Amino acid sequence: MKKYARQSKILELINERDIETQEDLALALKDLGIDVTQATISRDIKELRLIKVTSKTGKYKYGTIEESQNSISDRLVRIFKNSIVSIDAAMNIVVIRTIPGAAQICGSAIDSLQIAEVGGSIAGDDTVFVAVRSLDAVQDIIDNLYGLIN
Amino acid sequence: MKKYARQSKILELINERDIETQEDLALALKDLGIDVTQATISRDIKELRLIKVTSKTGKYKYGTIEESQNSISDRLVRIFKNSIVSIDAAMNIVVIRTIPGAAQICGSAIDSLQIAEVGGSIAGDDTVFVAVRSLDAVQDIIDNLYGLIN
DNA sequence: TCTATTATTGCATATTTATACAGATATTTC
DNA sequence: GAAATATCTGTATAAATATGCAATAATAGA
Repeated sequence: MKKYARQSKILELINERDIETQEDLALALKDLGIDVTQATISRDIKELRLIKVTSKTGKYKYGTIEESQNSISDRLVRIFKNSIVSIDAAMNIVVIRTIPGAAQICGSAIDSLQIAEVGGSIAGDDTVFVAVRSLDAVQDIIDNLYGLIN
Repeated sequence: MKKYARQSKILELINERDIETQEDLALALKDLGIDVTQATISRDIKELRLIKVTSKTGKYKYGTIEESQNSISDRLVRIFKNSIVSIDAAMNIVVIRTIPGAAQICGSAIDSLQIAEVGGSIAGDDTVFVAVRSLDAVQDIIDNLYGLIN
């Protein structure tokens, strides 16, 4: 039973270098004396729950969910960058205008930031209201959001 | 420019139901009045960094890295289940025997558990030594590991 | 040990996904 | 506004991945 030894090697390989395809992985394994087909690797990848992620170069590569963690905020930033039209305030409400249809996702992005001073948010189609706990914190939060964009 | 509204919808869709393929996603979007081809969705998925994960039913589905977080420990458990042969102790060292070649991965799995009483671990080919800070904690840790397996 | 059951894998291929290219839209610059 | 530049998308297809099936190997039970 050498399946698990192989899967262990697979994990090592994808950690130490960029593996773009299952075919590549098969070749790398062959170098280590492990000879299997792409089909088997497809099954291994399913079992190991490996995922295809974009590497720094924009290419796809295989990785684990763990190591992809840090790219989460990346995604939020991208969402903001791409959809926020303006950020403003009315008393303790931060008003964010987005391109049409993107308010919901911006809202949940803000929620996921878990900012202490944010009480909650509500999103329509192209507008998000963010309720801030104190007037003092409003400008900070706005600065923060702008910071993400730039 | 409705790309981001569409991407926002995509995120909603994959959160509320299991979407198995990009083709499926295209159909679901069409129901919402958004008409795009699989090619565009492939690009959206790359931009949103969505991943293909196995759903409860064993099928593939699209998801976000965030929501897949909880499946991490899952993977570790699977690794243990699949590769641990025995767990024993010698003084303050927990000795784990694994199937050949799997010790490295078991070692890093244990490291990733971040157990306070574990000082560190070292792995050969089929054996892992886990250094425990106190004799008192040894049995706890062993129980813990067995707990994972059963 | 022999047989039955289950797990693993390759082969062939269907299915799914990514992308080169070109045309269409939008954005910026002058 | 026109030209230049960049962004977005569909088409067609190449590339990559998943899987039904059959063969083989491992495991369990009598």
